[in-house]
Amino acid sequence: MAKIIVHVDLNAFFATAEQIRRPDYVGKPVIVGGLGPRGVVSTASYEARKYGVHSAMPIGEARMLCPNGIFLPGDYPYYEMLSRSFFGYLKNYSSLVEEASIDEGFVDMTSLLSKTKDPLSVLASLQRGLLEQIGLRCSIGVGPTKFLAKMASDMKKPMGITIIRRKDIKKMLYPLPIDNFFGIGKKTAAHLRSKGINTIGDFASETVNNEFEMKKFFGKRFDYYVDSINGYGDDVVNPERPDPKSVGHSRTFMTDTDDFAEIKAVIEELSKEVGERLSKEKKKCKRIVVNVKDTNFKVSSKSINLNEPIIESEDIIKLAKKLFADNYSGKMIRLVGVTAGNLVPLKDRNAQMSLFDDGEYDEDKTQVLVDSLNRKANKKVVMIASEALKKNGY
DNA sequence: TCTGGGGTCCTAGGACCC
DNA sequence: TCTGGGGTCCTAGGACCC
Repeated sequence: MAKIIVHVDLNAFFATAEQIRRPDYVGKPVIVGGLGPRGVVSTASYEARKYGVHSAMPIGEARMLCPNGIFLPGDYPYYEMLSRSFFGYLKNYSSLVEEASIDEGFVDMTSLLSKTKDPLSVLASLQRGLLEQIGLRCSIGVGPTKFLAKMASDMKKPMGITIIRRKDIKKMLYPLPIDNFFGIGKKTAAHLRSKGINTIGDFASETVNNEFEMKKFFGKRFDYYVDSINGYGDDVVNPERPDPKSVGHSRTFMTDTDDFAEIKAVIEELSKEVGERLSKEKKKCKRIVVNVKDTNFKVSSKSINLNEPIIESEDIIKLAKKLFADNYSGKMIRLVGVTAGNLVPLKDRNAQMSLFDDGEYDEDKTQVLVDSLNRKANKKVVMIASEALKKNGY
């Protein structure tokens, strides 16, 4: 039996979030993004889109197109709070809710919708309720797999409801341009177009008629594409929020720079933020990566794996600075970034076990245990404090 | 008008080991 | 004399998504 997977995609989420707390912004062109000289648009309200403003557009261009727009810097803690309400709301319809990103989720509604005579009206009331209770608009897509649900929610925006059954694939997806295929981006689309593959239908027949070549070119991705296009892809909605695999921060300089001292100061700041993120996530890292983007937007990276996991900002700073200094060409750069990878749980195995193992008293182990308990206690206080701040702030 | 910042996953070559 | 085959780890780069 095919599942009924629902993809719920918030429309212009950040812009709508701003309109929720500022009713005087409703109906106006709201543009959320980086406001500096090198910022880009993160989200534009539908009013702003009428002027041609869209995501990833340089903010300067957006100002030209929409001089009367309301330009806002973005408030991620607030968006995250609204996002939590959104996912909480979805859980009214199924316990199987997967957070695909801050503004979209998959819901396995097989059990509810297969018993309903009129699934469309259930979805319409989900959509209406979200708007009435939280103020958020969404597009809803339904299909037997996550891929089809995702493609469906993309077809009618804002406030659309679209269903793609397996038997609808040819009719509904084949005519779409290849660029609309979720998982095929700009580069691959350009490559495919250069071979005369312009639509999803062209692509589907190519996977059959030219299987060998396609397999060679796409490698592992080929199977994902074939499954997706035939309606047999991933249909497992995972309600567990996955552990992060890396945490990183990067910064674009106001103007390109080759000032070694300036760059090192920024690396220090970024490293500190990474260290703070690690302790918030209760992780240590066994890998540090330093990224550099040059004036031509070419990105390069230097990284090192560590035998012993680290978490202290001081350690991250030292390694990041060294990675940069050892490889810096002296040329102007646009961006620098620091990322911690190969994350492992903060819990110290030895410290955890030392209370219960062979019973011998070991001063070192005991100290490690005490330290780890102290750290935990501190963290709890910090967490309680930040919750209280949040409550007062909003 | 001049291109952000946060991530995930995959590939490929070389090192190293058995 | 002249050069295996498999497996895993490390590193760099790239595509993609929101």
